[in-house]
Amino acid sequence: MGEMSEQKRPATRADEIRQVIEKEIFQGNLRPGTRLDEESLAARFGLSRTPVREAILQLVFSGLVVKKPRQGAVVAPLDLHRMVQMFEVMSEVEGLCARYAARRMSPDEKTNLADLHGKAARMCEARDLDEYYAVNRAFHDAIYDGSHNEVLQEMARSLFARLAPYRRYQLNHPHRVDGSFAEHGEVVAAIAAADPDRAQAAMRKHVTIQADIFAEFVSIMS
Amino acid sequence: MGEMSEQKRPATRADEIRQVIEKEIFQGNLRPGTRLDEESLAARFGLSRTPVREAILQLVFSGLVVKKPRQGAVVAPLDLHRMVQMFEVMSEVEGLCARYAARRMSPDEKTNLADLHGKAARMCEARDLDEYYAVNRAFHDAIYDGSHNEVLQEMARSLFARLAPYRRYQLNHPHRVDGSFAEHGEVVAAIAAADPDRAQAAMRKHVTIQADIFAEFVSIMS
DNA sequence: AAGGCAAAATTTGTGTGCAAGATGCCGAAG
DNA sequence: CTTCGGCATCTTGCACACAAATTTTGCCTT
Repeated sequence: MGEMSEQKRPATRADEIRQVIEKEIFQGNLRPGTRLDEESLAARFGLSRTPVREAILQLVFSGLVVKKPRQGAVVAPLDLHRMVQMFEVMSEVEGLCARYAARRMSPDEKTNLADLHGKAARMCEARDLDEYYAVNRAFHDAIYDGSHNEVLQEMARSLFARLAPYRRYQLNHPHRVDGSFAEHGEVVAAIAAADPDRAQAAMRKHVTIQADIFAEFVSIMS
Repeated sequence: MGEMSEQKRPATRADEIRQVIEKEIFQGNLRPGTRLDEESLAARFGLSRTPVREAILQLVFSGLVVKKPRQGAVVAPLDLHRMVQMFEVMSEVEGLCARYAARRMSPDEKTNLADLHGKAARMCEARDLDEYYAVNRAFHDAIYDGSHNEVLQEMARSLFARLAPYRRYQLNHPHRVDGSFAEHGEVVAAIAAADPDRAQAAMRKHVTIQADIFAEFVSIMS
């Protein structure tokens, strides 16, 4: 239930490679714009180009990588215009998850969510950004699960993944964790009270704030 | 603008094959559950297994095909539970498209939408189901475009594509076209009036009705 | 006759080679 | 000095071949 890693079965080599590259993109080891050369990746993993190629294709369809027909693949570069749109959709999708969660979460799920929020409180107080980031992901995951709609969950997780490489930046804002934690509290309260409208509004606001901070960040960068 | 075909660049053979298989799934030539044998497909297209394989991988990630690790690929079988969830999400996503469209559509786009609705009126009156279906798709596409959010558009189109094989069934309901047309009218009016709330509600209702009819259909089938 | 085990056959996953397309460089012409 | 065109090189796209795995079939045992 509180599962946040989805490495279910590296049944095939291509899936293995995909998961590794995915992880490296999330962690920032592979920056947006980095070229993904099939041959060097094949050499690195001790495999042939074929599974590497399939892994890259999967990443292309997940949106993390872009690939021009005969020109190779690169980690999806930061496109400000598109980022704004993704955050806009993300706020709606997460809002919907929270709305459904407020209606459908079981008592156990609600307790679990409250526990996660409690753990986040300790991380927030200890100013442990890395751990807070991890708990934050678990928190959002719990709400995705709480929607009890797998299709919506997949959408949310896909968006979360595609935004992950950039979301990290905002944590540099020193007081952001406090704000984030407080907003989470609103959502938890609304879900506990089984109030869909309030849950949706609170979550939308939470993500919108993140989007604003991100926009501010990129405006400084450019 | 009113473009509904997205065969932009058959740059690579794999993309060609994917588009063909996609089309066949939509048209019902390839029923859910049908096995997709790499070798026979390769023979049919006069190519090797490699591009066929890549095409299938793409279809897997688009959700139209499922594939168990060493067990081959089949056209995604009808999963009632999942279908219900997809319709639920579809109603929200289309509702959001309509909401944004009401706020963001240009005068030209609004006229185009009205024209499409007018064309649908003639098809509806003539009881030309096939043509109505085509115009219906163009209508929804126009609203997706009107949202002016490419990420949201992609989501909507992906869902529309995955539901297409089943959506066709509901048109058998003789009087459904009249209802569908009337609901479209509500949406057009709300968008013309630039009323986001009303547009969203009308579109949500429209899709929800489709979902109900679909649910009714499958309950009869089983 | 029925059930289980084993071996063969079919099918997918991976490795390798070759050809086509694209990028970059270098030279020549304006 | 700049710009355009042709060539070289590199990378991807596709074909083909081999290996691994799963399913099916047939035989043997109970």
